[in-house]
Amino acid sequence: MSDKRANTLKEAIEQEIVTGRLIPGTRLEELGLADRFGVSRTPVREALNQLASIGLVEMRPRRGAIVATFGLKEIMEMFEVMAELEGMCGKLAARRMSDEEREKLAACHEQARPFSETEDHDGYYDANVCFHECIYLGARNAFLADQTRALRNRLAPYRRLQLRQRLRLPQSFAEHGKILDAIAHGDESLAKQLLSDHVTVQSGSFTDFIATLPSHLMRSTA
Amino acid sequence: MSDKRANTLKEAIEQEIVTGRLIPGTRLEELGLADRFGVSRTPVREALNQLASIGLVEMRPRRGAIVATFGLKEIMEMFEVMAELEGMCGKLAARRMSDEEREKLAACHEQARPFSETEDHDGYYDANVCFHECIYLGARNAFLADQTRALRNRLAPYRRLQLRQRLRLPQSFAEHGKILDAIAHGDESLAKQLLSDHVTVQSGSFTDFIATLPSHLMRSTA
DNA sequence: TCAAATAAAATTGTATACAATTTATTATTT
DNA sequence: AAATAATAAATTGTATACAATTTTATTTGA
Repeated sequence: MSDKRANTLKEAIEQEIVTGRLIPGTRLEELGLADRFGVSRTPVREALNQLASIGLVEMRPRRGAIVATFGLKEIMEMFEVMAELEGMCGKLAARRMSDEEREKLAACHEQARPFSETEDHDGYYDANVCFHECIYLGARNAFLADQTRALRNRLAPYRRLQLRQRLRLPQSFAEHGKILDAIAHGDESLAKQLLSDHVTVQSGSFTDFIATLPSHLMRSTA
Repeated sequence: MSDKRANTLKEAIEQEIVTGRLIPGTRLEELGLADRFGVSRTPVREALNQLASIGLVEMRPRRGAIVATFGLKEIMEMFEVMAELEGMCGKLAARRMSDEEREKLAACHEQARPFSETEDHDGYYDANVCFHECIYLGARNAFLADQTRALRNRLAPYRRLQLRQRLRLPQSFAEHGKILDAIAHGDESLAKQLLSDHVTVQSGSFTDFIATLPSHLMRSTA
């Protein structure tokens, strides 16, 4: 029996948020979750606290927890930081990756091709994660990887929408190709720029992306 | 009475860690803290959990919490990320700061001068915080500011040592002057570079800094 | 005397109980 | 009938109780 049901809970709830089964704004009632997972309120509260610290849920004093919602300004700020972090990963990866790691990255890229061509979103999602994880690994900075991943997860509920857009997959795949080249040639600044753009503008203008965000996922009050 | 004793506790303990009254590795016993603050274990556990998520304390399953300790590799990784974040703050500040904000920054800088000259470390510490907060504000990205501050606090137990070193104060002050100039002239890339160096190498080589770290503040097992 | 084994104490993880506060419902008034 | 006030229900925050595990102390053996 894995110790700490709180941790199990945390990961379960986190997964539901990241995958979109729990959308921003959803109320997270302690007793309800306790019942659903067959535990008492104590570990539930602990899990919610942890998720709050990561920024995935929002704890309102005496008013319960909800899946974190962000205002438009906040979302743009977070994307701005994520662009910098992903760019940094690219820069470091271009500088530090071993030959074997570069091959692994190229292999990941190739694995994504069929999913891109058939518009298999779920398949591409996994391959995409693999590609970026390769870069994190190659950057040789576990702390940076953790921070970047955390921010990715935090933005996941909003990023998922983009990936669903038509033509996004081939475009993403093409961008991956250029990133792969830059890293292969050890071009730090290009890798940084390409990765930064890749996660920010995400094929097309950032304004377009903003325009696609459904308002019910955001909060009106700043 | 401010609701949520857990939050009060969290901030109290956080302050003790950041200011160095609790050094890395110190055991944080739940019942002891509960007694000391006159509450039950429940809010203490909640506070510890929050601090763990920020990365200031480390929760070992069934073995209690300690003030977070990092290995050398981890510390270097964190500094590498902090340099990037502070650099980003500088870049954005150079681009976005208003004239009034630039004047405020210059004023902060001047306020630090006497503390620098008299080697008043405590006084300079506050002025230093003020200077950097000005930059965070000018970067117009509250999320970035939060992330950078959080990382600063996380590294505080290790950074404090540097500031204590002789000649560090005048050097830091001089660096602030150059940063101020770069921002005043709107030179984004220079501001970024200077701020990045300012927090990383911290006057002198990074290797020198590493060499000054007392081993008892770090953990041997990676 | 030192090491290993055993027993005792202390500490964490979880569940439950209760008080305080918020939310929902019902009753009342205009 | 709509808005407000009063009441009831539900939910959170904290304290306490208990079981499980770890740490410390003691005892036993070589």
